[in-house]
Amino acid sequence: MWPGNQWIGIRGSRPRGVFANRARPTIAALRDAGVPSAAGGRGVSESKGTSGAGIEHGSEHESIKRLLAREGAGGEAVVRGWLRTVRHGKGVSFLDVSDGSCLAGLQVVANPETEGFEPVVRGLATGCALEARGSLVDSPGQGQRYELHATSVVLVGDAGEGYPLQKKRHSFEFLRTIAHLRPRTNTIGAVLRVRNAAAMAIHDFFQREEFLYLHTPIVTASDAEGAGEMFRVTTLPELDPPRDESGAVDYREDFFGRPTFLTVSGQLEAEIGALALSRVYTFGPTFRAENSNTARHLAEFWMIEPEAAFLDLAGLAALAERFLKSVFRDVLERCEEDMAFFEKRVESQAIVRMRKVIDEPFERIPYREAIAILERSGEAFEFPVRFGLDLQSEHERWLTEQHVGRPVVVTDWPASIKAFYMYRNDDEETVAAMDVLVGGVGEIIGGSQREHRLEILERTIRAQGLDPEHYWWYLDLRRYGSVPHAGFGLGFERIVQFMTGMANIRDVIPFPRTPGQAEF
RNA sequence: UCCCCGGUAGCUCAGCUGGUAGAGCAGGCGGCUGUUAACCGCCUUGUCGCAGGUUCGAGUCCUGCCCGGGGAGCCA
Repeated sequence: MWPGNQWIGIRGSRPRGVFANRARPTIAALRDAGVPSAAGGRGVSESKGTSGAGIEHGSEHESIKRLLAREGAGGEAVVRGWLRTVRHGKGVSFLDVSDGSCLAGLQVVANPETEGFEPVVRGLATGCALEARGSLVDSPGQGQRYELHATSVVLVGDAGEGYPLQKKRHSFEFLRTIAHLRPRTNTIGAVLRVRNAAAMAIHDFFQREEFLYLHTPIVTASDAEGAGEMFRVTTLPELDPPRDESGAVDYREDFFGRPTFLTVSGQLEAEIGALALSRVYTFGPTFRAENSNTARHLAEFWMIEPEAAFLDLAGLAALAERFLKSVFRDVLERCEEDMAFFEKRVESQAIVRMRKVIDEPFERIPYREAIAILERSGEAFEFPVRFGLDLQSEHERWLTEQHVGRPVVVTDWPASIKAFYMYRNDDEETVAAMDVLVGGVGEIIGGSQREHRLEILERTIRAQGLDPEHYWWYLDLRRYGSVPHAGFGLGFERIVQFMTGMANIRDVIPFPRTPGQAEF
C-alpha cells in the first residue's frame, strides 16, 4: 500500500522452504543451458527450433479434456501436463498426466520402444512437467476410456526433490501453505473450474436479462454503509507523515487529497448506473479489514451486486430466484464431472442442495411472520427469537430446511437492524429488505428496494448519525429523476462454497487473504 | 476480538499416569506385476512451534509468545 514498495523479504514463518534449498534458475539461464523452457511461451517464433527436446510451444494442441471427448480411439495425440503419479513395471510404465483442463487425467503408457524410455520415463517423479506423443487407444484397464501409447516422452520441467504433493490425500490446511502448487490437486483444480464456470454463468445470466456490467471503483472515499473496517489506501510516508494544525495526519497531502480506502461494496455506485442505464451489475473484488477468522470470511473476496431501476422488492426477489436457478443449472451442466467429484468426495449433498434451488419454487415469508413461525415452532434455539432481532443461522436453516423444505425469501425487516438506504415501508417500522435462505448455509443473498424519496432518506441518514454531506451525490440521485429501484448483493465465494460443499472459504479462492495471510 | 482444540520425520498421525521418539505414506535400492491410492523386501529421515520454568530427568507438567484449526461475534 505504500508507494516505495520496499521488498519486505521472506518471513521466518514461511512454510517449508520450497525454494530455500536450491537456487531458482531463471528462464534465460535455462535456455542458455539448452533446456527447453516450459514457461517461455512468448510465441511460436521464439520457441520454434530452439528446443533441443523437439518441443514446439505455441503450436495447436489438444487439451486432455478434448482428447477424452474424441469420438473414438485411434489417431495421434500429444499430451502436455504434469505428472500425478507414475507406476513402473518391468517392461512398462504408466504415467498419470493431468493438464487441468478437466478432472480426469490421461494415462500414458510407455515401454522400451518409447523414445526416452530409459533416460526419461524410468526416472520420472510426481510433479514433473512432460510432453508425451503417441496414439490414442481404447484402454484395456479399468478407470479410463482412452490411454496414450507413447512413442516419445520428453521431460519439460523436472520436479526435483521435495515436491510436496503426493499421491495421497492432503489436508486442506496443508494445501493452503502451498497455494502455488495446490491448483494441481484434484479438489482445488475442480474448485477452480467450477469457480470459472460460475463466474461465466453469472455474466451470462445478467447479459441475458439485459444488465450492463458496470465497473465500480476499487478505491473509494466513501465508507459505503459503515460496513465494517476498511483498508486504507495512501501514499503518505509511513514514518513522519504530514500533520495538520491539530497534529493529525494531513490527508490533504495524500494522493487523492483525502482519506481513501478499498471498497467494501459497489452498491452506491451501482445505483448511479441503474438510474441511468436501468439495469447494471457489478462483479469485482471487495475488501473488509475485519479481524474475522472463520470459514466464511475473507479480507478480499468477490462480490456480485445487481441494481435495477423501476424494480420493487417483489421484483427483486423474483430476480434473485431466477439468478440462482440459472447459475446453478449452468454450473451443473458445464461441470458435470467436477460436481460428481464433489458429491462423491467432499459433500454428499452438494448436488442435491443445488437441485433443490433449481427445481423448487422459493417461498416468500415476511419477517414478522417468520418470527411468529419460529416462536411457535417449539424448537429449542440457542439464540432468542423476537421482533427487532436479526435471525441467526440456526433460525434461517430451520426455516428453510425444516419448516418449508425449500429456499425461502424473508422480506420486510425491521428498519432498526437494516441499513439507511433501504426503502421505508408504510408501517414506518419495517424496510423493504430481503434475505434469500437456502438449505445448508442459511442466508445466501441479501438485498433491498432502495429508498428513493429524498426527504425520508435524508431523515434516516441523520437518524443513524451519518452526515448527509458525505452522501451528496447519492442524495442528488434522489433530487434528479429519482425512481424506485432495488438490488441485492452476494459473495461469490459463498456460492462457490455452496455449490462445491467446500467447508472453508479459503479453499474456494485461489489466493485467500485473511488476517495475517497474504502470501502468494 | 472472545471461547475451545491443536502444532512430533517431506505428508497423515501415534507416543497412557514425566525415563532423551515410532507407524503408514513419500524418498532411495532391489524384486514383481497392463498398472491405476499397485504390490513385496531392505534402507534413510526429526533443533517433538519458539522462549523460559519445575525436575536427577520434559515430546509428556507450568508460564508467556508465535502459528494453525473449529466455534462465536461481524458480515458477503
